[in-house]
Amino acid sequence: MARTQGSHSEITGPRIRAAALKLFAAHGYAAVSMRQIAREVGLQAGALYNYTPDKQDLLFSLMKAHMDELLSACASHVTSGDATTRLRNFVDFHIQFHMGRADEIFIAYMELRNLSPENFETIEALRRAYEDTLGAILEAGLTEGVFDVPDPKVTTRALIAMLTGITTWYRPDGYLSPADVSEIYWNMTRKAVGV
Amino acid sequence: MARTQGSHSEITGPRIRAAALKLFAAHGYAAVSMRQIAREVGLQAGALYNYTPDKQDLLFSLMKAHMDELLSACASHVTSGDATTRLRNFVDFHIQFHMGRADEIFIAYMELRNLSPENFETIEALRRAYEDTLGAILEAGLTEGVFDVPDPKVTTRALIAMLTGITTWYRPDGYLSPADVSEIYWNMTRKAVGV
DNA sequence: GTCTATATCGTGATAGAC
DNA sequence: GTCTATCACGATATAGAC
Repeated sequence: MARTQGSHSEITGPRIRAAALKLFAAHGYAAVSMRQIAREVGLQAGALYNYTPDKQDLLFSLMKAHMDELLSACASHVTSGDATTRLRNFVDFHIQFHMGRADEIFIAYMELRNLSPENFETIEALRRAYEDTLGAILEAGLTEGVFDVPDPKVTTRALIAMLTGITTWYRPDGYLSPADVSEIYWNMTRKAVGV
Repeated sequence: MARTQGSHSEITGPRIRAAALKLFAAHGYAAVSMRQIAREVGLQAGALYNYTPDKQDLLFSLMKAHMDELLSACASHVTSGDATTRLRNFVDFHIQFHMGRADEIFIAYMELRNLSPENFETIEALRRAYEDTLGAILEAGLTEGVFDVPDPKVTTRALIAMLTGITTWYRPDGYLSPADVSEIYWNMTRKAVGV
């Protein structure tokens, strides 16, 4: 029954990823060393390479996992209904998803330039796909004649920037509940698109 | 008439700052070496230390200069009038100012975590002062009874995030003129605050 | 004011013992 | 799977010649 000493592969991998996520978000990818990550997990630096081919891949796999989760969660929360309903669902989803993932969001937006060109293209395509989800809702609202939006592409980017901004100030112990925040941002969004 | 060989103090300082700005924005503070900056200017690394005590101070002075310029330019563009007029002026100013300074903005938002604690406090105070400029306009509009804004603090942050978002996509050679962009964002802002 | 040379240290990654 | 030891390199910053 005794395990081989130091053999913890099932939990060491996730712990390394969690440590990298936390440190990258706090200090930036370039400023964090493999030795720091190893120390956080309680390993020597060399042992990390049993779990990742290199530092770049560690960053990429964190961002890729985040984007995949974002897109699949969005698809299941923002499904059917008229444009106004789907817009409301998108806003609620975006805020709820981003509130609990400050580190992931920070990395997804700040570390794009530290990805290799191929990795950047992969992540950027996923980011565009997410943007297009909102873009399609705005286009649908225009077709239905219920939105007043002069430029759907610009509006999409403006709304996403506004909504994502919560990550820079929202704290769970503040005076606003998640529902309060959702309500405020939904009202701004609703009015901005002319509903 | 002949200058001492290699003596260019009046122009070398600004060139170093310009090179650092460009490189920090492109690759991030932590990822840029003093050697890279020196090479960009055509110097050896050691010569940089005639102009800055260290790398940290180079970053800080760039951010400080940017924030000082932002605040003084804002103060001179957004002066008097009713709340709606001042809001319009703020939006126009913010967009115009941010459009031409992609590198500065990028650094101001991305490199806060690479500042020493004291330097961070200085920059953060200036950022709050800028935020308060918009906050005061929203409060004034509430007092005048012309804005419909449930939470001025949250609305301030939401609007600034939305407006600052232009730096991530606007390109001068795109299909929109600066005036077009201002118009779109002003309309969204105006409607969002209920004017 | 800029250069060359250097001190000191930390980096990512690998090899081989256990 | 983790360790120790190490390689090859690049980092910031300084010293002293010119």
